[in-house]
Amino acid sequence: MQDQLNLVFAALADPTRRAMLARLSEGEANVSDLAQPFLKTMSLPAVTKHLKVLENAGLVSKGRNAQWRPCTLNVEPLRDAVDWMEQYRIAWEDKLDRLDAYLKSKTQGTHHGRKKQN
Amino acid sequence: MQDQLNLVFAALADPTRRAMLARLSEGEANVSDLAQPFLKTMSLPAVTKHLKVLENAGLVSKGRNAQWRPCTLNVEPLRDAVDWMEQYRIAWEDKLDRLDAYLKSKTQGTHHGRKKQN
DNA sequence: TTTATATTTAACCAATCGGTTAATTACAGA
DNA sequence: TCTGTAATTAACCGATTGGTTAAATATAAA
Repeated sequence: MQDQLNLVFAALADPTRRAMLARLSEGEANVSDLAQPFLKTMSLPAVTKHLKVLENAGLVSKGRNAQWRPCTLNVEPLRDAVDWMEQYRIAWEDKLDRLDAYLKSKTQGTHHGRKKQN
Repeated sequence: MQDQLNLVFAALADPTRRAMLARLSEGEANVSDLAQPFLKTMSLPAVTKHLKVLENAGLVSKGRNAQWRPCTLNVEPLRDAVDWMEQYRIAWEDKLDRLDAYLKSKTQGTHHGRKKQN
């Protein structure tokens, strides 16, 4: 589904949502767990909405446990995003590698290592 | 810049813009070249706006040649997007690999090959 | 200087986004 | 059944998005 790809990229385009995914990559979390870091800057309903965006993109699944809603990371839709990038990887890889080589030559050992993908 | 990452993902969240990047991955193109596939469905100013989004994300550079504006793909900002994915790759990779194995077992030889990244 | 082509800008519009507050629903437990 | 906690829904709001048409700008060429 092409539409899914739109939703996934759009979901990733917000730092709050990326942070939520980062948190979920460390394991299951309830809505209030996910909300906690953001309650200084936004309300709980705002968090619920962000979560909804992630759910609609298929990136998060919500379970039920009493009054809690344990959320888990759902990795399949990222496949679409990865695939899209793969599709043009050959064309881009050369440029990226050249950039890498350039950066390495500039910063020498201080540049954090980046593996060649092949 | 975190903000750049927002712009890059947001830019990728639209199929018209992804198609433009795909076209540009094959080489330089003028605005009208880029617009051509879409003029059945939208106006030229709409294309100009999409191009602006790509420029603001740093993904496209526009040159000048007489009345033409030759556009080129600018790959560096994709680095941010790749980096973000890399950051959680370890946590996700296992799940992706397990999904891969599952899909392979389901579809056997018909599944298009997907290299293990390591 | 006029004309033709390439592209952008301005002004506008409806829909979506990211947030709010207030009210509501879902449960567990005393 | 009442209370407290977890989470969602509803109604609203201003800003942004993705499109439009009409006008303006940039440049080459007759």
